[in-house]
Amino acid sequence: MTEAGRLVRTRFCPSPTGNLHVGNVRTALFSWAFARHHGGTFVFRVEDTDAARDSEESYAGLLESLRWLGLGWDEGPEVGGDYGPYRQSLRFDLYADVAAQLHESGRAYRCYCTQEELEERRQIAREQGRPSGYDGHCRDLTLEQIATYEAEGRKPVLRFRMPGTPIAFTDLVRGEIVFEPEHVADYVIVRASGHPLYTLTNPVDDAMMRISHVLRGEDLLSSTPRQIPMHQALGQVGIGRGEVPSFGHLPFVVGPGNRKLSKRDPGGGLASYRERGFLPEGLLNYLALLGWSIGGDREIFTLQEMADAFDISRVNPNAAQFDLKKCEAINGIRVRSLAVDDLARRLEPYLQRAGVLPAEASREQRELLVAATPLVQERITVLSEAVGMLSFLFVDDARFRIDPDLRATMLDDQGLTAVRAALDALEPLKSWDTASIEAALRAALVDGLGLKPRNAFGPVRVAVTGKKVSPPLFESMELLGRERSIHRLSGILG
RNA sequence: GCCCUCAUCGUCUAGAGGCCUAGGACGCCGCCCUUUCAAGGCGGUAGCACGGGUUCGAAUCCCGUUGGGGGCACCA
Repeated sequence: MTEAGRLVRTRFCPSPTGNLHVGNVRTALFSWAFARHHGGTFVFRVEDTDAARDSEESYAGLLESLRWLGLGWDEGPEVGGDYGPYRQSLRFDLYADVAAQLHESGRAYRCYCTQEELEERRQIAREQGRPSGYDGHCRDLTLEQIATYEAEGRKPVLRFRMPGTPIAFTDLVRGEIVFEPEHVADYVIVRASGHPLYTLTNPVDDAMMRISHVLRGEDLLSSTPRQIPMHQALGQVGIGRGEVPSFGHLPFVVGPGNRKLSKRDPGGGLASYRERGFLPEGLLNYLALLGWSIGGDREIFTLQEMADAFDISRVNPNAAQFDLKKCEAINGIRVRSLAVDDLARRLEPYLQRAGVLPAEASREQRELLVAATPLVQERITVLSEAVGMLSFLFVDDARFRIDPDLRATMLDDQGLTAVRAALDALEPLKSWDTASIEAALRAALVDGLGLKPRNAFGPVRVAVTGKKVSPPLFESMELLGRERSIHRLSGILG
């Protein structure tokens, strides 16, 4: 399928520095949705050219994160494809070749300026109100000048030669954008060490991988006028098809007060959302709302529905503030819409991590969890909240404890009276089910003792669940079972 | 400093010149339901940054101002 007459190929190309930023996740989502909408290909490429920052663990973590999110890629690591390898660290020879071709054809040149010289001239330019980019000092060095620099032992970088004409392009989300040549200077593509930079590797791979549409963060908007001539130059030396991709710059996802949301911030990285138990589809559903709208007054939709409706030209160009409360609300709605056994399955690892369930849950424990899941389903907004609500069901009776403060306030004389009456009413009960338990307790405590329901059931709740706030009491007692419930009640009375 | 960019309730958004007395959602407040907490239902709070144009008519188009963000690296 095509968009504007071309095969759609988008990519997501993070560097594997640990924890994925939520803004990056949103970028991945939009790139994925755009590709899916047009029946195109979603390429996943890892930009791990910075050995100092990249590690094998973060690479593995990155793949795992994307898998968890459910954003499937058509080409990339572990999947393969016609334009691999999809890790830049495996492509250094390629970049060296391309750099050599660019140099030999005069589209890039050696620059011998030292960083100190550059810095000094930058300062002066700034003070004079001139653009502070590279001044073109080494653009047209004579052989003699080169020889002199070499004799001085200077090691050159390779710099791309900008064409000197205005660069105009139509941004997919922002429309027409023009940069005048004096504001887009020649830039370094290979370090003096021979190490290729992002400025080279990114467009080279986009060209070689036939990327048609580049969707990325707005921080890269001002690097676009550098990359367009690069793509043209690459085409001229036979790299890729010589077609310049279309660019779309997505607005930032910012934190409270419009401050930049760093991936080290509590709410900035994907990991914290996983730990708290956001559903991938809940997080993604929320992120989709940041800068895009499916139309009507709809806010809840599946990934597939998003892909079907996605239109890049309808993306809002202004930055969006991440609102945790709303993210939680959306997640809560998604949690409630899950099938019970699906939710139970997703809850299990959280209960295990908290030590509420053993690493290998027994069949009985699993069944109990499935039975208890409806009780928490409409009470939790993230999965980890179920831990505190359900622990009373799974904890060994020998290890069941009630917080002393809670005990003191809720199980005073009046509370103990209610517990005693509850015990007396429940012991002779024939059938142990929610309705019978409720009927017996109401008769004994509300009608019998004349207590307000709130005062009647509170102490019983604390005695049985160890908590002031719990899933519904009668249902909880049914699940706990007669023996364990009675045991806890009588345990309180000493 | 120079360049680019953005601007609707506290927040995310709908809005494509008349459908706008600006709609929805989250949050917040109140009420209902109620065994706690939720969920659910009902109601309320709150916004087109400012100034000029264009037009019969502007949240919407144009210019400017102000404010925010990004870039100007041998990071990505």
